[in-house]
Amino acid sequence: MYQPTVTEENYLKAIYHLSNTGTKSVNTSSIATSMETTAASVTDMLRKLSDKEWINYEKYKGVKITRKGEKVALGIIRKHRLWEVFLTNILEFEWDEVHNMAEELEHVSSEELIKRLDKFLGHPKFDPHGDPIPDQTGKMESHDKFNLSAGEAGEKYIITGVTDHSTLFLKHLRKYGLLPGVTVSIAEIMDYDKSMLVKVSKDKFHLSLEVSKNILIKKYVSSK
Amino acid sequence: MYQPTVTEENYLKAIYHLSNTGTKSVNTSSIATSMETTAASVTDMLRKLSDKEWINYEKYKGVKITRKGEKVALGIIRKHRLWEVFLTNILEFEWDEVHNMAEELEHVSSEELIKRLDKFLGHPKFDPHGDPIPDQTGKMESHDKFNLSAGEAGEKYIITGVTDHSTLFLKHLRKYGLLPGVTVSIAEIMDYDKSMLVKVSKDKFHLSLEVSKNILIKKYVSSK
DNA sequence: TTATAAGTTTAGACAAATCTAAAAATAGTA
DNA sequence: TACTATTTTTAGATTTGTCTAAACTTATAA
Ligand SMILES: [Mn+2]
Ligand SMILES: [Mn+2]
Ligand SMILES: [Mn+2]
Ligand SMILES: [Mn+2]
Repeated sequence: MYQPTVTEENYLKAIYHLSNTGTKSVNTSSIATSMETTAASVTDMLRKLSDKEWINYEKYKGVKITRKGEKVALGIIRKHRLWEVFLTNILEFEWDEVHNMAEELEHVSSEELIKRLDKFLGHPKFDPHGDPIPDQTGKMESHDKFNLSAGEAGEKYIITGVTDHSTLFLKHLRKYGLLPGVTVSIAEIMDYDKSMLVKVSKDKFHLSLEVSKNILIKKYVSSK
Repeated sequence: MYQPTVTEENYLKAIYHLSNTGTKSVNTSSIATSMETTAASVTDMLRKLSDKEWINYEKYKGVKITRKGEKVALGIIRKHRLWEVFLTNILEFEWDEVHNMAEELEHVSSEELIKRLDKFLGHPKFDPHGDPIPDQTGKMESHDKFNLSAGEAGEKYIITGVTDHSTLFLKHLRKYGLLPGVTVSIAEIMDYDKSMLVKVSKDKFHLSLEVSKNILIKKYVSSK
């Protein structure tokens, strides 16, 4: 119907993420924080997004994204994550370097371009941070992830992603080789501070709860 | 010094192209035509570009791009042409399909991205239309091109580019296989309308003056 | 249940980029 | 040279996205 502006695309993406992939309703101030702007600006924009039927908005009641809005948001997220795959896999950037470039590339509008990029990359299902890539219809894989901090001593896990996407955290994990796909065994969990001793290939080292809380894992299974 | 906006980048690129790669001075109305806007809007923008020292501007006297402005323009042109190479060589788009996508991609700001893209593509010297790609310092190759319409009967030439970049023209040439790098022999030039009979690999066909005027060539030499 | 705090919206303003209409400058030509 | 025609600039508005400060609504807790 309407062609969203870059700003509108960014608002819709933020609302979608804040609403826990479209489910919860979101309040003005959390959008303001995430967009690094003022509540007044957000209110202005919410009225516009509502006029275009991308969100349901009632004064003082918060917003819920509509199907239409969700479609826009998922399109942007698809582009963002595909470009991140391109930047890491093809141009050999590190996983902590790609986000800001993808923030620009995600607004390049051609659908045909993203279709061919997807094909060229081999139709990847996940981005470098382990986040699922929606297909053209908005569907994406969602394997049951949980936090490494909830893992048990003696068990073996595979890293599937992170909950903290900051450069600082990603760089920190890279130093330890803690990337999606890597196998981690928990050797010991300290009672005192819930820090853990883990084994990654041949290395053994300590992870604080602060770190383990932000790593997503799944159970290790030999096949697949 | 200043960070140009996307609009400022587009104005500088247009001024650079209109000034015949920085040499001639350019008037307001030609910029307006090329930017598909009004002379009034151009005047407004010229004042801004002048304030930022990207052009020398005096009321009613036309503009000349400065060294600084030329550097900005060449940076954008470099990005545009590298993305066009990416789109044709890697994503397998046709040469008549890539321009509009490159118009968006050229404004993605990361210098490191373009550096790595350049490397990934093998440091190409020309884009799909035969236009030279500036290096990081703004230097580019410029082989002595002339129009096919100035070629002689019985001579053999190599296509190096086009002067008309419209989709319609590029599509037309693609139908005949007339792309940069292709060898063309002029069999006969008609006195009446200056149309020419040409041989391209095994095919022989007629080209109107309208077409031959817009094809750039260089003399054929067996080596190199 | 009422006061206060927290969150949200409105009012009014601003910068960037654009437009139309009118005024001013320059160019072309008799 | 003097009169038009063309080009360019100015004046005044508009749209988008933003801001601060003030007003208003809702939540919290004494
Ligand atoms: Mn990202
Ligand atoms: Mn990511
Ligand atoms: Mn182009
Ligand atoms: Mn080109």
